[in-house]
Amino acid sequence: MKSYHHGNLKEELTKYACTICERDGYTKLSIRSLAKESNVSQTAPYRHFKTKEEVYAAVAVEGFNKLYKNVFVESDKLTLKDFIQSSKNYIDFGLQNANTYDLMFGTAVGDFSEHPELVDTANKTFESLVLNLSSFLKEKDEDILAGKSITVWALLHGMVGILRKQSITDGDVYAKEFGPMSTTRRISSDLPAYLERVLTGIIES
Amino acid sequence: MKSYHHGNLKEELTKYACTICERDGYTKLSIRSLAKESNVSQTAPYRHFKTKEEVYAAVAVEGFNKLYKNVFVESDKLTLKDFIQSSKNYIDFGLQNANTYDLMFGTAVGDFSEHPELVDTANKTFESLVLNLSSFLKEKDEDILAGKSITVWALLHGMVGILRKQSITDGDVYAKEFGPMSTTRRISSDLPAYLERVLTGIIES
DNA sequence: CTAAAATGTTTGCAGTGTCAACATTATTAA
DNA sequence: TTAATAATGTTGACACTGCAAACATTTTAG
Repeated sequence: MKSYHHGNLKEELTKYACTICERDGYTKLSIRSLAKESNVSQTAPYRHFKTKEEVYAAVAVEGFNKLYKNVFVESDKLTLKDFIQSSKNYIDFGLQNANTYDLMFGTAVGDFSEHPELVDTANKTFESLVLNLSSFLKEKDEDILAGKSITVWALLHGMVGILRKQSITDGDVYAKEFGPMSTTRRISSDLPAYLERVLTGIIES
Repeated sequence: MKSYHHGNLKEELTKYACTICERDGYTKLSIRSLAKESNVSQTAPYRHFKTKEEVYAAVAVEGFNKLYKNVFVESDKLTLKDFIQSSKNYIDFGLQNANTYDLMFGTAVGDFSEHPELVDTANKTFESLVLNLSSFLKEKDEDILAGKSITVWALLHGMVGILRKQSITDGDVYAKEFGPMSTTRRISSDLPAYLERVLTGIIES
């Protein structure tokens, strides 16, 4: 006794798309499998997403929202420890949601400006990073603040990439020269210490 | 009067794969279009690549080789200027070869260790970064050197991501607060100056 | 109450990755 | 040199894909 109209198909499609994209990688997502999962005809999703890229964009939006929640600290007096924790949360998110992170920062969604909601949530996420740094730093010059935020973000974003592809920095040479545990592995085994050292360096420059 | 055997099909397929991946993005690449371009049957590529992912890996290898050439400075006495230039070359590569860069650092090629040649070229690229820094720094402790190299690389890798998605940092808020030219845009308009400031900070920490 | 908009279905096209069976050529061992 | 084997290419097929057009049902607005 199911009705002709689903009710909240878009939400359900998005939810499942997020699951698949993260679990199997976004290249494995198919509109048809999405439809099947919601017990709906093959082309029903096209009433809610013009193209597959729009589905990707929707998944990226969810990703940014989740990242935002992981990163933003609701306080106007952050301690250094808070800031380091927030930074670590960023990296952890990138590592634990590798495929989604790819969707957010890779080329799968070509031009954000075609997806206004995506621009908004992405902006919000970056803003939270600036706010965190701002309340911690008490920096007055907003341009300097923005500059430092960008550098901090670059560092975090970059560390996600590097930690994800440890094999690149764990080549034979280094394994031999630096003993059984590579530098990268040592960094990731005590990320807070590394972040504190490097980030304070950036902040105080 | 064409012969049954092509001669150097693998090379030709790889070459064309690189072109397509960079021009249209790797999701647009199809084995069949590859075959057609080389005037060969649809499944001929499978004699040279077990799966499509192996094609991706081959493209990534070419990418790392190109990046290596752009980044490595053949000198054992690098000046700061050399180092900055090399760093800028890294970022330029990432921006001008966005789709290929995605293939190299995204999740399209899941596990590098299944593609030995990819591990090798990627290692070589990172090594060149360490060598650059080493000859510039005259740092003796190899672990410290490796740590700084990782931080430098993270910064460069991160800047590629940020500059590629300027819309994230160029939100309305910032455009208004900081005048007509966003901080990100100002950074990218004089990248060497920015890199010199930030990288020396990292190096001297 | 009726016209229009929103949402869902069916059908169909051109394209895809990959496999199995077979054909041709190049290479190697006897 | 010749015969066996490996390398490389082709054909055909299967199940799957994104997406468009035409049509059906339901909800909503005037």
